[in-house]
Amino acid sequence: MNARTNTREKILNTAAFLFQKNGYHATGLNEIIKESGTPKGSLYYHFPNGKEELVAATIKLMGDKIQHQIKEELAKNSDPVLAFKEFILDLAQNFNEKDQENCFSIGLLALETVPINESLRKTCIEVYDLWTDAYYQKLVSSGFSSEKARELSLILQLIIEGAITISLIRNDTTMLVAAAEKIPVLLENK
Amino acid sequence: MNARTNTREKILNTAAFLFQKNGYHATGLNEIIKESGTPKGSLYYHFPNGKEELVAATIKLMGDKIQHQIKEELAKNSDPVLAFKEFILDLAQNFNEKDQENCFSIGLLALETVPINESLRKTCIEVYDLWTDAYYQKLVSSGFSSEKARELSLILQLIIEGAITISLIRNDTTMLVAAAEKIPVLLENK
DNA sequence: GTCTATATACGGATAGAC
DNA sequence: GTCTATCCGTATATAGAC
Repeated sequence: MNARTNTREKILNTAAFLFQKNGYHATGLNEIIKESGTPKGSLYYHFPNGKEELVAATIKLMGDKIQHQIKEELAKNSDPVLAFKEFILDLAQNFNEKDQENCFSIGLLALETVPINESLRKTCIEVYDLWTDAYYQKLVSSGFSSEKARELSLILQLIIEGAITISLIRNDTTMLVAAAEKIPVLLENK
Repeated sequence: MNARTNTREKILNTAAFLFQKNGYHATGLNEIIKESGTPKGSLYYHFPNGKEELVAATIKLMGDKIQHQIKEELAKNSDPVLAFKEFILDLAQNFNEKDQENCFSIGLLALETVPINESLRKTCIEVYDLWTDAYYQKLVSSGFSSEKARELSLILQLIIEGAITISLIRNDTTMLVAAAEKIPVLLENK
């Protein structure tokens, strides 16, 4: 790993953490360079188009990372009901550990970027599709029909998004737990 | 209606529109005074604590207004399944009419204010509780047990929040329609 | 109560030395 | 590739006339 990669990664990781925590507008480039210990010149060397290019890269990074974690978590149980239930309860558990790892939502970033940049909006949609696809594949491989799996993956997406959003606002995991307990009812017809 | 009320209301309505559309950080006070046609001095006369006081007032205003609309919409059908289904489909319809009235979410504002101000976070929670309570009352008056109604009102809250969030990001109403179609399954046991 | 002019700080971005 | 100094615009907030 050369110096180039190192600096770029450092900027990217710091940016991902700050953007997901405080949002796009509330996170200044000055904060990112201060926190990551990299000078502003390096940031503009690696991301010539500045803040928008940086946030697009972090959204993609978080999207891939989270998709990987989703697949990993869902693979732990062959039974889909159990798999999704445990997955959501796992989100709830992660929620209490306030470290860099609990970035399971790009909701704030996505809502902020919708009104300012069409290309960023598209990037966010691609990320959501990535996650929905992971749900879809788990459902299909568990015996759900393609049609049913498509419909349910959307429902799972919106329930998880809603539960995380409200959990963040309330700063408790009640909603995530409530969502987990509704999984059996939602998946009852294959 | 005296001049005082008039100016204050004008600022408040403009602020509510811009805040809900673009978010807290992306909305400048200069934009609000320009759009509303009121000078900056008046804004600081009516809201001495500036932007934070203004956004708190708009969140409360939107919260009350939306609660009123929720109750009105749910009252149209005595059958709870039909009532909630129609309510969500109505949200979907409103969604396409891009006017000041389609402010049915404070999600962006809430997520943005969580990391900056504890008191604003509390205000947002009160608003969500207001809405959840409207769902709860409809369920109870439809024959659901108090316990069941409490649980279901949370689920309805998170489904609606999730569906609106993703609809905003995708700029289509697929998720709202999908949510509406899941209402019968969710409410099947009283 | 209303309005304008201004203070002050910080934002993103750039130039150019090394 | 790395780093510093600096530009310029805009942000919130305030002072003080009317």
